[in-house]
Order: sequence, then structure tokens, then C-alpha cells
Amino acid sequence: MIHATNIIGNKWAPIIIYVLEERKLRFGQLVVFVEGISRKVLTEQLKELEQKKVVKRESFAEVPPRVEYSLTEWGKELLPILSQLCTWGAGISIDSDDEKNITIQKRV
Amino acid sequence: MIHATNIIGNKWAPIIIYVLEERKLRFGQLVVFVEGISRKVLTEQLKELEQKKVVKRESFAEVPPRVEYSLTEWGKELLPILSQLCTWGAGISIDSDDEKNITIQKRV
DNA sequence: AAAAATGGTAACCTCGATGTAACTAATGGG
DNA sequence: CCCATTAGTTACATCGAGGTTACCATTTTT
Repeated sequence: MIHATNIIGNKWAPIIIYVLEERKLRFGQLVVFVEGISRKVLTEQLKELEQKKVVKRESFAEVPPRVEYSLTEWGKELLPILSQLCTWGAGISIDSDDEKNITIQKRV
Repeated sequence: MIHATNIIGNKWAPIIIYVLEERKLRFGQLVVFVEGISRKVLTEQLKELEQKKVVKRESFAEVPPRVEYSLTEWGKELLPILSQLCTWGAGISIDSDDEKNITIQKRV
């Protein structure tokens, strides 16, 4: 678990993975799709995810340069889990009494 | 997903949830089981998880005081997901060529 | 000559998460 | 009277993730 949370336990990684899904995206597209991320942080995150074998990077020596990012097979295995996490997170927590704080008074 | 990662996306929350599993634990036991956590941070995390309805807190007005923590039903639903995440994280990433960086030279 | 497009990098700053150490309240035991 | 126990709290210090701004290299377009 420590390993898994090291990978997805930061602000942007889950979003990047979710956005990449089954397609290839260029750096510039990722900046747009991952709303709010700065270019610097996106660079860092992609580097980290690449090093951890979750993301694959393909660089084309053209002008202007082109770089495509996609998920590795291992990275794609994360998608259904993230999906579950998403469903769970959206679950309304029922406000039934037995879920609320209970303070039991007990004199001894 | 944002919601879910807000909950489990910090250093200790997943570990606390994993340790609590199906049992009730006292504050002092948690300090021991969650190795390396400080009492202050444990307090904060438990408060946060309680507020987010993942953890249930029962306080007994005894001396010395006794407080028991356990997962709510909603929190327990997280266990299988964390388990999957753990399995995934343990997966060896195959070093096959198609998972490595590819630099395609292409003159235009 | 200058701007536009692409994929970055470097220097710097901010802020929240985390850690440390000392302190509290209440009571029983020696 | 002093210590131990339990579950914290308070006042700091630190550390690293993330953000901001400016800049680079290369070629085509205006």
C-alpha cells in the first residue's frame, strides 16, 4: 500500500492517469485537459510517473517538437481501481444515528 | 475522484484505515499500530476521518479516559479498494522494451 | 525583424502537512 | 505528596509539494 499511495497519493497523479485513459496526449494537450496544473508541475509529475513505469513517453525529433504521453499496461490496470475509488468517494454518507459520534457516560 | 483522493490522499489515512479494519482500537493502540505517527498527527487525522464519516469515535467518560475508534460502514467499503491498490502497487513492472522510453528520430 | 508554436528548465516563493517537546486534567496507588 | 496512566493540546520548527515568472532552442510564418 505504501508503494501504491506513493504513486497516486499526490494532488495531480490520479487526474493525469484518468485523463490519459486509453489515448496518447501531447504535453500541451495535457496542460489543457488537466485543468489548473502548471507546466512545471506537469513536467515533474510526468517524469515521476514515467520513472515509475505508469506512463510511457515518446519523443519525436521534429520542429516544433512533439512528445506523446500514454499509460503503460500496468498504468491502465489502475483505471478500474480509480473508477471504484471515484464511485466510493461520491457515495453519500448516511446520517443515521449509529454513524454519528456517540458519547457513552459511564461512571466507575 | 477529487473527493476520494482528498480523503485517502495523505500520508497516514490509508494506513489508519487499513489498521482499523474490522476492529475497534483505542488511541494508544493506534499510536503503536500505526508505526511512526506522532500523537498530534494521529489526533488530527482521526478528527478529519471522523468528520468525513469514515471513522467512528466512541468516548467513555472514565478515568483514565477511554476512546475507541472504528470504521463506519462507509469506511469499511474502502477496504477492498485499498486491498486492490495494494496488490497493484506490489505488481512488478515488466522491463519489456515496449514499456521503456522510445525516442523516434524523424527528420522533416 | 519579430512573433508564434512546442516542450521544456531555473530561480524563487508560499503554504500546508508533518514533527518535537512540553504541558494539561482527572484520579488511583505507594 | 508525587508518580503513573490516558487522551489529548499548545507552541513552536521543518520540510517538501506545488505555484509563479521568466527564460531557452528551433524553425516557420508574417
